[in-house]
Amino acid sequence: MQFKTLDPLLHSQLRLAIMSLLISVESAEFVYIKEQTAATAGNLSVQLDKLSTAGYIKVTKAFEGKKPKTTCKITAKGVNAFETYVKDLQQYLKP
Amino acid sequence: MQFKTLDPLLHSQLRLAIMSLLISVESAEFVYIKEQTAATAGNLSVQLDKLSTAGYIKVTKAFEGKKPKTTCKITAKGVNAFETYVKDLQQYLKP
DNA sequence: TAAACTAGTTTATATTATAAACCAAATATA
DNA sequence: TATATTTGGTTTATAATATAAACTAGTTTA
Repeated sequence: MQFKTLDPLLHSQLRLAIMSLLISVESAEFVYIKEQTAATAGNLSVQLDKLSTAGYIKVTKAFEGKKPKTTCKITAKGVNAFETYVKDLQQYLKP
Repeated sequence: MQFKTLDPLLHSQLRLAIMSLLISVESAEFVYIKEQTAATAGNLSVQLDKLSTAGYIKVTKAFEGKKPKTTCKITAKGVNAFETYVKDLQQYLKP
């Protein structure tokens, strides 16, 4: 087969957008990611969980004053997975 | 939102592989696509139908001697959709 | 003539994505 | 000061999707 299997965790529009955001910043908050991706809170929550479970991102829950604040940060594993995904995908894009 | 919606018809590994193949050849037969993509016949049949219904490819059924022969060819609409998809996707890949 | 192969299609199932419904606390409003 | 609304999420139900298994129809081979 000439086509490599694409990491199914990354081959999802919302999760890819999340990773795309996180790869270029130190960290990002739930609310910011929600705004940037235009995702619903529920959907975002689920997808962050999946990325977190896979070890692609680290999610930290804290309080800012009295408000909860969820911060996300890409991990080394996540950076790696993202780069591999992009490389694998190139095969499909320029035949 | 900074992220464009990716054409869901193309944001699927198998269908993207099919389109990637078809964009660089005049036409291709069912069996050849099946080999190149390592898809099962059933899955391939379903995905070709979807691409065909969307007008992204044209599927022609004929006989070669006594054997059925299904030939697929990308359409102008398909080429366009593929190019748009690739362009939209770039946004996610190089942040 | 029966078994196995070719070239598919149809259908059932598993997976995934997504939004709707929900929750707890804080803040605004009447 | 009740009560409504907003904020920042999570949980759960449902819709959509991908995929393989089962099937069909005809052909070749043993």
